[in-house]
Amino acid sequence: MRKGPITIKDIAQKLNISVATVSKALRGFNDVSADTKKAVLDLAKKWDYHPNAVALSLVKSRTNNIGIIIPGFIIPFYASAISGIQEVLSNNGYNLLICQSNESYKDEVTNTQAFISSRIDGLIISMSRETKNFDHFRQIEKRGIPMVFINRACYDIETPRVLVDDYEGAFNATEHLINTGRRKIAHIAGPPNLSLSINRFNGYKDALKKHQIPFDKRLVIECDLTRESGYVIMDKFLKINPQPDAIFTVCDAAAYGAISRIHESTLKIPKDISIVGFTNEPVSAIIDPPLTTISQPTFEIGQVAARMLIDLIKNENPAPPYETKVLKTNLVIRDSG
Amino acid sequence: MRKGPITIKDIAQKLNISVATVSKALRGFNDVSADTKKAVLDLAKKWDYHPNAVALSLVKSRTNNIGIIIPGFIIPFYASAISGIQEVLSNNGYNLLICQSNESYKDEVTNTQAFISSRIDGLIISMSRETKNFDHFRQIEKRGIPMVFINRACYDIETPRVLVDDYEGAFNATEHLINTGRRKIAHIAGPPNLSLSINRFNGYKDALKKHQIPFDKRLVIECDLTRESGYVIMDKFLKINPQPDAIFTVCDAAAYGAISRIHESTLKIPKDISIVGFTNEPVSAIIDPPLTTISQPTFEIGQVAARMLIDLIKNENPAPPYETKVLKTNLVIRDSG
DNA sequence: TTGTAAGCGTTATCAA
DNA sequence: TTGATAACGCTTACAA
Repeated sequence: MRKGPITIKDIAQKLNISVATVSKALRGFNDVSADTKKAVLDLAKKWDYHPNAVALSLVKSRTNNIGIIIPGFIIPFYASAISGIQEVLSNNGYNLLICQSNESYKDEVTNTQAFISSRIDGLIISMSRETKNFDHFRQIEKRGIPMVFINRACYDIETPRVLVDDYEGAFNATEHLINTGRRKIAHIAGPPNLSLSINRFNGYKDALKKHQIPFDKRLVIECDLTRESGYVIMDKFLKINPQPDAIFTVCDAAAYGAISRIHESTLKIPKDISIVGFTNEPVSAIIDPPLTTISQPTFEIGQVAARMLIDLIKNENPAPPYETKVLKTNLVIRDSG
Repeated sequence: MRKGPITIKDIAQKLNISVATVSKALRGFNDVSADTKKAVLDLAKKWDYHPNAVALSLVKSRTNNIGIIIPGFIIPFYASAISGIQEVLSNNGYNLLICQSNESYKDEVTNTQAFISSRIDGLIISMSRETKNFDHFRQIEKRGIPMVFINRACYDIETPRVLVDDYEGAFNATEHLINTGRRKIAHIAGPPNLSLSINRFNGYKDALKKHQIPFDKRLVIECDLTRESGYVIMDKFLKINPQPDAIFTVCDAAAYGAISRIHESTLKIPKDISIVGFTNEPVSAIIDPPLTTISQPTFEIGQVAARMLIDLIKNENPAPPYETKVLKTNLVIRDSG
């Protein structure tokens, strides 16, 4: 009885030929006789031979594995982005080693180290919301492992990025609220170490400025991107006098939380208070009330990042400066504002 | 200049010792002098040495990679289950090779083949909704690769499974509708090749029987588990005369679609028609109206499956019969019925 | 305590 | 057209 999977050695032995010949036959080289080739192929099929990718990786110094680190699988943005990534990478013969950081810097570092040992051919990553130290990214960089950031990028290192126009999206969202007559517009902001938080905050501020609405810092509170924090912050906003008449949130999840809190108050959406989110998660259309939000091309972000990564891998010696792709957002008007 | 990553050979050369000694020093063996060990460790750290997991895999015939195949990342059930899987597997030193089948049998087979070549140590899988041929699972089985099914299991092969009590959940859901006075209860069923569809359908039927409500086959239509199909089927139900006064759906997504269709009619939920889903996705609480549904311990399902898989891997020669773990569901009553 | 060498499954170079 | 053989980076008897 055999111990492990069939190897070319097994086939060579059975056929009384050398492993070199088997290897060539299997890969369809033309310097092997038709008879030999047929014999090898038939036996390989009969024995359900599958080449050992591990051995191949060792020889080629290339694993065809791509590492992905995202904050969390349950965040719809990333579920969709990964789908886009896989579509492109699978079609190009890559496997995906995926892990989530759970928004933990420590986990992110651990994952990075594991990927380095795994000898991934490339990395697509979106930082955890608490990442402020970037040494682990520099490790990747020094090793020459191609790396693409999506959505939450690191600006301390020179690297390709795929983002959306956060500033413009936030500007449009805020201006939409202004155009519908709102004047006391609050902002549930994101963690300040993420550039998307800053950009969305700036878009919000500049829209106010353009329409000569004074900026009131009491109307901006940072959340941690969760529904729960949206709820808690909305509670604080309701205690301000006079209350805001509109909320722009850094993400849909925070908007859901804020809406829950408003439902518990006497205020009606959008009669008394409007709310606009960011991302356009699949469910934002069916919540109560359907959420006005900024849609992001999540699937496309994944596709674009994957294609950039493949280019980087194929192109030997990819050198900075790298490209930052900025995709467009789109205001989706529903009932909430 | 170096070409690839640092190897033990590089360290051995620099220190004028053998690779065997370096290897032992690195792994903290006690048959190496303190001085040598320190020198090796220091240099390894200085050079940011990371062992080549590929080479290790080849030697050990073990990759520490686990394959996961799920129907889709965007299905909240799987996002949560994967989180549970990763929690357990990461803590045990495994990496996750994840791919989605996109509900395609063909993709599922392709993924399986890729995993076989990758020499994964184990597989956790949930079948695509169109899988009716199980030869690819038999391939895995024959190779002795430990495999655990979650949620959508294959009953044609002897294998461990982690499921929820679909029958009981469906029974409780239906009985709840009966207890609230409903009598004309329709069922949006799942694809019949998935055992969960059959079990949930049987739970529905038996609840009717228990309460002497005649089964009407016009009130059962199969969906493909998407929101869209829920919408289309609800449309058909509305054309039946008299209309059903309640709907039990095989999954939350189908319920969302049905609700959208009802919103477009003159019927009010739950006054005119009740609806109960299955899974308790995170958003089911915040849609309009909040959905009564059967909650599944999705994260726990992942954890349990991962632990079973590890047991299988550790335990040489795991032999059938394998365990099928059935977790409990829970009726979550909200406003929809 | 250290080193030599075989082996893991494959590819690739060079001879035969 | 085929076959030895070194190499990929590491572990592990076994020898020194």
